[in-house]
Amino acid sequence: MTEDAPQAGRYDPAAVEDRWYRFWEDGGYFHEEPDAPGEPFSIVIPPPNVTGVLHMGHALDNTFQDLITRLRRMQGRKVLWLPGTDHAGIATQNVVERKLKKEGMRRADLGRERFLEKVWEWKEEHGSTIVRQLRRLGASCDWSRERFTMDEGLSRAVVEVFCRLHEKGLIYRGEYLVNWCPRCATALTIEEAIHKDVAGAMYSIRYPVKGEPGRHVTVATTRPETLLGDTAVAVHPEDVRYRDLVGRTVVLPFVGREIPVVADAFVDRAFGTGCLKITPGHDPNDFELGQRHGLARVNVLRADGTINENGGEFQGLDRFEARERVVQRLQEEGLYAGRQDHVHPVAHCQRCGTILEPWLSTQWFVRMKPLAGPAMAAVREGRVRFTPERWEHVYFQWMEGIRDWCISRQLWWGHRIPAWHCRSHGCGGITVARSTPSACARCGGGDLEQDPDVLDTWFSSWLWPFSTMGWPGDTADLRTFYPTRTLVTGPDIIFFWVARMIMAGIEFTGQAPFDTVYLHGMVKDDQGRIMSKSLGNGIDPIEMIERYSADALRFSLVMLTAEGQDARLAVEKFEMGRNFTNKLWNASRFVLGRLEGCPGPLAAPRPGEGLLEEDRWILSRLHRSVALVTDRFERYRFNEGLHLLHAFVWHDLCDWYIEAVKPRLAGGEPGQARSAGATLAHVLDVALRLLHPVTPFVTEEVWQRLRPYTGDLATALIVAAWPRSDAAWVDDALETDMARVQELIRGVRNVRKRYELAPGAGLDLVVSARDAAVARAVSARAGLLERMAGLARLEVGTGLARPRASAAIVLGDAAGYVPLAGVIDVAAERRRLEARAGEERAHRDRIAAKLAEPRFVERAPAAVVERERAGLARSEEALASLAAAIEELG
RNA sequence: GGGCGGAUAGCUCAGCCGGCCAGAGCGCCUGCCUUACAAGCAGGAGGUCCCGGGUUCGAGUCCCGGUCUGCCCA
Repeated sequence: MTEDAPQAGRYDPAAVEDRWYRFWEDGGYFHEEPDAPGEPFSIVIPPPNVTGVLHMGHALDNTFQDLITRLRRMQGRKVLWLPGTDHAGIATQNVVERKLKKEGMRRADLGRERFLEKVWEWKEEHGSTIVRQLRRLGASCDWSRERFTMDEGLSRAVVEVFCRLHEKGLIYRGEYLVNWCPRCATALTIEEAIHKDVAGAMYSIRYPVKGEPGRHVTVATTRPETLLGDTAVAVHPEDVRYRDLVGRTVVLPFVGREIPVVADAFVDRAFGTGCLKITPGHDPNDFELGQRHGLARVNVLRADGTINENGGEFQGLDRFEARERVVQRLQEEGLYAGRQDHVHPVAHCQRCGTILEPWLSTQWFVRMKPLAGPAMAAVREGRVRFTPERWEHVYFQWMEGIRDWCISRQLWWGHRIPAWHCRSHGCGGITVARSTPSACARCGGGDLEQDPDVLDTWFSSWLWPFSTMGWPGDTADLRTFYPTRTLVTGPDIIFFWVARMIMAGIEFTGQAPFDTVYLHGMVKDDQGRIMSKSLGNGIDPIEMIERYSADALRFSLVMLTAEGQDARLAVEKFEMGRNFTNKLWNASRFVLGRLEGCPGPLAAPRPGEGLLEEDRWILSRLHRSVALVTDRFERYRFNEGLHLLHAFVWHDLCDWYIEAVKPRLAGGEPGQARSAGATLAHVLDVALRLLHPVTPFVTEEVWQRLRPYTGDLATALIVAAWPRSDAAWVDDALETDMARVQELIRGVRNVRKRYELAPGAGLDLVVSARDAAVARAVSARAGLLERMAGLARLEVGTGLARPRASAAIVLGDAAGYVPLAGVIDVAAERRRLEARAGEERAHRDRIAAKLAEPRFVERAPAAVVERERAGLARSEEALASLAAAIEELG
C-alpha cells in the first residue's frame, strides 16, 4: 500500500468515505429494477422532517436500516430501501414564519399563495440537508426513488384516501373540544399533547346560591379563569351534604349567569369540597358531563388564548393574566376561599411547548374504530410481528381505546382538505371531491370555496409504504416491492405512525404494509436523559463522523445497543468504533503487504491442501463465526453478531492467527508461505463481507485492494455474496487443542511477568500430558508454542517429572513446568499454588457434590451429567498436578 | 392510578430455551515504540449478579413479594 495517509498505521477515513459513496451511488448499486432477478426485499425509511438535521436518533435508526439493507443485498435479494422526507406541517411552517419575522413580515401579510411559495422555496433550498447527511452516514437508499409527502403522487394518494373514507362514512365534521395550541393557532391530536407536571395551585371559590343570601357552594379549581364559561355546578348524587342543592341554581360571579346544580356520579366526593364547577367549553370531562345533562357550552377564549366577549370585564386579557385578575377580583368580592399549592399534569404542544387549551371548534375527524379491528387482527394473527414482542401490548392497548382522529389543522402548509363549502345563501352544503367540483353536491350552486384547513401531516405519513410506490396507481414497484418487509423505528411513534400505517395498509391495499416492526431503543446521554435540543445534551452525529468516521459511528452504535434497549452515549464511546476500524485497517495492511507480488488470484483454501494446524484452526473459527453472525443479524440481534465479529477479528485473527503465520510469510518454506497467504486472503475476505453491513466504507476500501488476490468476480463488496458457513470446516477437537496451547503460552508469559524476567529471555518448558494424544496435540504445535511463549527449549511427553525449582502451569489434561533455578521464590510460588489448589478444590467439591446427588444424575439431561463428569476428571487431574508441584517445591 | 423497562466489575452494558469456575468495551495496575496497528502489544487486579421468599437435581436467568430508577398511558 503505497498511498497511505501521512501517518502510516492510521486509517484516514475522510479520504475513503466520500469516494466510495459516490462510487456506489453513481454505479447504481442502490437501485434495483422491479423486473430484476431475485426475491424482493424492501424497506421504507421513516421519513424525517424536511426541516430536520440528522440527530443521533436518526443515525441509530438509519444504521440499522442500512445494516439490514446491505445484508439482504449481499444475500442476493432484490433490495429496495426507499428514502424520502416528510413535509412536517407545523414544524416547517414555524421555520418559515420565523424567517419572515426577521424580515419584519407575517404570513398574513403575504397571503396564502405567496406564503406557500416561500415555504417551497425554503424547502428547495434547505430541505435536502438531512438527505445529504444520510449519505454521509452511508445509507444505501435508492435515491432515484426519493419521495416527499407533498409530491404530486403522494398528494393524489392523500386526496384519494380522504374521499374513500368520506364515501364510507368514516369522515365527519363537527364541533368538539380539541387540543388547541394558541401559539401555533391550530388544533392538535391528543397524541401531540404532551402531559407534563406543573406546579400550580388549587383555588377555592364561592358561588352564591340563588335565593339564599349568605349561602354559598365552594368549588375547587386549578383554572379560576374558566369560571367565566361555567354552565353548571355538579355534586355526587349520593352526597348528603349537597342533596338539597340539586336542582337549585347558583350565580356565577362577574358574569351573573344563573347556573344549575346537577347530580352526577362522575364527581369524586372525597376530592376538594365535593362540588365541581362544570365548564363544558374548556374541559374534556366537563364536555362529556355537559352532554349528559344538556348543558350549554360557553367558549370564553379566542384562538390566540385571550378572553373573548363572553368574558365580560376580562375581555382581551391573556388567559394567564385573566387567571390572576379573576383571583384578585374574587378576593375583592369576598368570594375567594383560599389556595393550596398543587402539582398537576398540563398538556403542552409537542412542537412549541406552549400550554394547550381544550377549545371548542369545528374540525374534521376520522372514525377509527372500523379501521382498528382488522389492524389488531393482523398483529394478533402474526401477520405483523413486533420485535421486541412486548411492544405489541402497547399497540393493542392504544388500539383498543382508540379515539377518533382529528385530522384538520389550521395551517397553510400541508394537503388542503378536498372539501368545498357552498356559499349559496342558506345551503351550507359541503362537497368532497377528488378534483375541484363545479357545483355544490346539495344545491347545485356554483359558488364554492375550498375548506381553508389542511390535513394532519400524519395523514400523508400513514400512507407512506404504498403512496411512495405509486398507489393508487397499479405500478410495477407496488406489485414488486409492496408490502415491505421490515419497518425500523423507535417505539415513540407506535401511535403516531406504526399503528396508523397498519390500519391504512389493510384498509386501502388489503395487506399489512410490512411483516416485521423492529423497534430499537432511544438514544440517551451519559446520564440517561433523552438527547434533546432544549437540554443541549445532544451529540451531533456529523461531528462524530468528522472526528471518527461514519464507520466508527455506526460500529459504536450497533455495538452499544442491545435489542430494544436504550443506548447511553458519550463522545468517548465512539472511540470504540474508531479503534476497531483502525485495527481492521492495520491487519489489512499487513495481509496486503504480504500478498504483494503474489501472482494471480489465490484459490480459497481447500481441506487437506497443505494446510497447517493453525490454518485449519482459523478456518474453523471463521466458519463458526459466519454461522453465528448470520443468525444473529437475521434475528435483529445486531450487537451480539457484532461482538462475535469483533472478537473474531481482533483476537482470533489478529492476536493469534496473524502472529502464528508471521514466520511462514517472512521467509519460510514457499509452499507454506503460499498456504498461509491464501488462508489470510480468504479469511480477511470473508471477515470484510461479514463486517460490510456495519462498516461499509473501510470494508469496501480494503476489499477492493484485496480483490486482485481473491479474484472475486463481483465488482464491489456491496454486491459481493454473503458468506456461507461450511460445517465441514468447524472442528471442535482442533479448537480444543489450540486452546490448550494458548493456555500454555499465556501461562509461560505469566511466569515471565511474575518473575520480572526480560521479555526476550528464552525459557524452558516441560509439558507433561495426561496421555499420548494430548502430548501429540501439543507437539503438533510446538513451533507456535516455542515462538509465542519465547521458549529456548521445549520438552513434551507423558508422565514427565517436574524439574526442580520450577513454576507450574496447571491445566486439566496437562501441566507445564518452567525451570527457574536461582530465580524462583519458593515461598511465593507455594503460596500461589496453594491458593490455586484451594480454588480448584472448591470447584472439584462443587461438582462432586452435584454428582453425588442421585436426583441430579437421574433428572439432569445425560449431556449435562456427562459434562460434569468430564469436568470432575479434569479438576481431579489438576488437583493432582498441583499437589505434586507443591510437594516437589520441598 | 394502570402498563412496560432497568438494577450484573470503578463506568457503560451483554448474558437467547434455567446447565462448564459470570463476560465485553472503557477505566485501573505492571512491563513493552517486538517491522500491520501506542487508536497498539503482553501480563494482571477487580463481582453479596438490588433485597427477601419460592419452584427445581440445578437460578444472574423462572415464579411471588419488596426497594430504587426510567418511560408510556390515564
